[in-house]
Amino acid sequence: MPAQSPPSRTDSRPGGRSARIRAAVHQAVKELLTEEDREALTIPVIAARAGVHATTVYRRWGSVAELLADVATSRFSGDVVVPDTGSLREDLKRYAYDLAKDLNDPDTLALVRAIVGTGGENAGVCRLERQRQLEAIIEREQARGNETPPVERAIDALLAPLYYRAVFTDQPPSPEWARTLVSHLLPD
Amino acid sequence: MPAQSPPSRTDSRPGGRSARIRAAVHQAVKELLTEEDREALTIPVIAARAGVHATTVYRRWGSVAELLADVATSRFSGDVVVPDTGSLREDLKRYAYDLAKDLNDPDTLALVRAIVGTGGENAGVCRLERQRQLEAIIEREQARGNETPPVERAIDALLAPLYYRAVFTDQPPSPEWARTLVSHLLPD
DNA sequence: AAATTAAAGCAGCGATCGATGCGATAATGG
DNA sequence: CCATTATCGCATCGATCGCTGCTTTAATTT
Repeated sequence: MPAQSPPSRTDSRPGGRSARIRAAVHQAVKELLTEEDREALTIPVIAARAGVHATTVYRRWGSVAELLADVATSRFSGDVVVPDTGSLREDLKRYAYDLAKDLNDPDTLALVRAIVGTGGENAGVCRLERQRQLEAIIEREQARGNETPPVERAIDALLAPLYYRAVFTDQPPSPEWARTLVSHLLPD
Repeated sequence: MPAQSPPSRTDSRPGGRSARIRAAVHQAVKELLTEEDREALTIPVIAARAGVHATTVYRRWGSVAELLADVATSRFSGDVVVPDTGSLREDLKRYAYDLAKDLNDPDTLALVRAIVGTGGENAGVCRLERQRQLEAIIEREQARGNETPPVERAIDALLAPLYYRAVFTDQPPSPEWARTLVSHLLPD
């Protein structure tokens, strides 16, 4: 089982010792992901970088994969601000723009790739929150009584190209380019 | 530097010793990728599975990342058959169908994820050949004097959703679904 | 404020990973 | 057919990874 995300109930307030260590370890992982190669991403190395003893990391997370999953969950579960301009087209453009900007951050990109590399379905956490955002935008438009493309099409037309470019090419998606994706999804 | 892909000039014919070892190691990697977790994918383990001594693997490939890149290159550089039915729509449907079928293979999927996990731009080899196929199909249609969507759009509309689903979700793209992507790309 | 409980530090242990020097073996060129 | 060269098998060596009792420190409870 993964780390108990709230470290028991003890010391879970921001600023507590456990929380401070957690933050330091997360930060260390993010740093190492962009610096060293993947081989060097090991528990002792992470612990040393975080100024924490390796034992602590082993006990709380157990493995690099679980630690990565935890980092990714924190990173991608930040209370995302869903744009709400009243216009579906404009909402989607801002959404695509923000997502592209996010995926252009080298730290984020490295994290996504590393998570994918751990194999399982862990990669889901990198996109689930974003997908929910997209669903929210579309469902809101539908609640206004307007026609919209199905969510699936929006995923294929927006989420997929953005993540595809970020992960598989060496030129991450520019925020400006991302906006053009919306034009292809929505009829003029 | 990475392994000298043609192992010198000695022994590079199919059936030679070097070629046999290379095949065995590649096979071992593919097997282990689907069985064990990523931590267990280490040179000694791979060598043991392949019935080869670890030294050989260290000398020829140097690291798991380079070995994975080599395996992926072989896997995705197989002489791919570009469909040529005379109809762009039908060509693209077959192309999408084949690609989806390919990405449904658990071995292939695991390999793609592992390659992405190695960080760099290695992930490119998983899609470059496929992208060239797609370009070929579209350029052939253009050579016939017909209008086509730009290659970029085709990538976003076909390649991206297929790879996105394969890598980030737990339900790989079905070949039948893949064909529907073409309908969204081409005007009816 | 003292007692209790939980988490982090610490030392040290097998296991094994990645690497190296040397001898054996198979594939080429004359 | 023999010599040369390159590649693989083998034994071995540090380095370090992942892990486990035990102690110490910090946080919660009464």
